[in-house]
Amino acid sequence: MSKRTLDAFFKPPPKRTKPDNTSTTNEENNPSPPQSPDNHPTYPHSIAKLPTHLEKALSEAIETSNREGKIMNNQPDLDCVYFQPFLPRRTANELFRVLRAELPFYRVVYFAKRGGVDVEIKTPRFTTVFGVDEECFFACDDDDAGDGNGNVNADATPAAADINSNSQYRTSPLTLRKSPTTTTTSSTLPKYTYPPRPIPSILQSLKKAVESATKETYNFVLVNYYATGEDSIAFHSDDERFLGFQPSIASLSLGAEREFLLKHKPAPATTTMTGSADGGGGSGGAGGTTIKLPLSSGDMILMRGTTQANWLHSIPKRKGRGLAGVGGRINITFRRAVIPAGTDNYYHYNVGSGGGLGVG
DNA sequence: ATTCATAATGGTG
DNA sequence: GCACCATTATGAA
Repeated sequence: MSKRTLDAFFKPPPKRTKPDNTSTTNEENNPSPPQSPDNHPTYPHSIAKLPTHLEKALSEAIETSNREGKIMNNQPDLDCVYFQPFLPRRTANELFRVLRAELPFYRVVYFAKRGGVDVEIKTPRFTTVFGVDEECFFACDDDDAGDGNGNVNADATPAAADINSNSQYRTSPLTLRKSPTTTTTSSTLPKYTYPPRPIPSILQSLKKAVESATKETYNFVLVNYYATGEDSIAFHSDDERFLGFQPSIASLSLGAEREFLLKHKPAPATTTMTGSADGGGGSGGAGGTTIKLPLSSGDMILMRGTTQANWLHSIPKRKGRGLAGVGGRINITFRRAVIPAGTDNYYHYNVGSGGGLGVG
């Protein structure tokens, strides 16, 4: 519970409001004209826009990139699409460097008692998250205002309201609004424990590209940063209630190649071996095949349908050889949260109590 | 009850 | 020995 975020773990190149082209990502002849960065009261610092040459490379890539993807449904309950690649390697690598430098990552740290003593546990990855659940949107979001269909119109003017009577939301051009489509009668915003953060433009363009390729819409962007081979994530499913029924989740890899493991959930530990209705889990369990995907920079995998309900996935630790070890990898997941509980959960476990949030 | 991280174990190549 | 893998246990939320 005493999770906290530690900016101290994060030692990126300096972030600044002013454009700085002395840093890594300048391999083009024409320096991009500086654009004003994104600012928001919920951001700990400003977030630069995508350099125009990258933005261009990205949109070009979208035209010509692998939009088909390989459908993986040859195992029980598995329904994935593997875009290999989704972005060209060079674009993906450059994107990695930009995001690594610009996004406010956190390493969640908490204490657990072991042998009577508090032991500090550092979650083995950095995370950050942006977005709001379906019940709200940020007024200036490019396409979140509608639902991708632009069906916000003058007649369905959403009621403006302060979030939790917090004045910081009034001062921002990106004001949180209640979705017109929400069934709730109340005109007030949901009570969020953690202030939702609008998706910065640097990720908006990416989101659009992913939405177009996967034919889904998303309202959350979760970013994981695996700094070294020591960073990892244990087997789990993204099957939270607030993602709704059979959620589609797209996951884009940038940077170092890491293996992505998929295995069927083990059969429930029943004391009485009364078979389940379909027996479909039979090929799962300990004996089931573990699918191994070497995700490299620019690859994307879409998990949909029955996948989350029945499969686990993980990024295991990797030793890596050589002095450099395993390099850094960024994983961007796009998903859709349906209810405010999802918003609170994501900010709770991926940002925490707001260490360094630039409030006021 | 389930989930997630860590550590220990024993096996494989 | 090393890297990796599967399994088990522990602790906590």
